Amino acid sequence: MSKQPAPLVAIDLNAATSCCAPLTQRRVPAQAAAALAAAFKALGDPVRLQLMSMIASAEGGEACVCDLTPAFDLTGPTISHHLRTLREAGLVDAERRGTWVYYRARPGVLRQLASLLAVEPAGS
Amino acid sequence: MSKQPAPLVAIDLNAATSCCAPLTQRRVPAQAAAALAAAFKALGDPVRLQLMSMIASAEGGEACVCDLTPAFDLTGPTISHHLRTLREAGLVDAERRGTWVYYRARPGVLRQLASLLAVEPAGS
DNA sequence: TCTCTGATTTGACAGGCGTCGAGACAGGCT
DNA sequence: AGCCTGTCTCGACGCCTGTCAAATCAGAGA
Repeated sequence: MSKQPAPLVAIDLNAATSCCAPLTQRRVPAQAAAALAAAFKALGDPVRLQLMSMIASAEGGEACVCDLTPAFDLTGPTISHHLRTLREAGLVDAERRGTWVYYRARPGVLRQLASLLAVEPAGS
Repeated sequence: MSKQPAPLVAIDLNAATSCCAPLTQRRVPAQAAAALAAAFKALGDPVRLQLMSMIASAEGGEACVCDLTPAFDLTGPTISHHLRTLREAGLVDAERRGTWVYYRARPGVLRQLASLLAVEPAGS
């Protein structure tokens, strides 16, 4: 990237501050819904979901693009495009070290999404 | 619906049986990723996320379309389309009672998605 | 039976998205 | 400098998707 290693588009997940209330307990406000839906949308593709999983479960918590790309029957630009989508959704961070670029998961957002989907085991 | 009250398309979430392993722990297999991504995709729209939340948090665990529709600046057919998407993703169930149709959340799928996104609080 | 209301389906349109090839950029090596 | 490898950007191509208006279906009631 020619600008910064930070997320290109700052998804306003702060607008979703009250997000941690589970779906099943309180109606999600429109503004929070927009931010949260963007994150779910990023996960709503099989390739991106696998990429996210490979990055998050990688040793050291980070994965090199050079390891990610050969795991799919897709071209480099396509993988790069999906990684950018994940980055713009705030789900991962990218860092260039020498020749290679490493991606790392952002656990905070994952936690927000998980708690949003939380279902209390029993009734009410 | 003119067929059954059951989900129109049987999303193979059983292929995601091993899904409950968090993203951060094990790489999601391609087959499971396809099923799970379909569910995330359904949540990846602000309107559907709000619908899902309104249904899941409704009193009695169900919501009438007649209560859902006026909450948005959208036409009836559009809301109906989004509800169908949620239904086909296995996230909600629909039941007609007299004139009105009621939607109800399926907690099982929500739980699967939540556990997939779970992040262990500390390191390993 | 006829009509009315609620909900869905159908058909159509614009915009978004996944994919690729070609080209550009970044860094390391000789 | 020049080249090579890894990664990203750009432009283009279909397909998918969100939206609406119009038509249709499902029940309830007169």
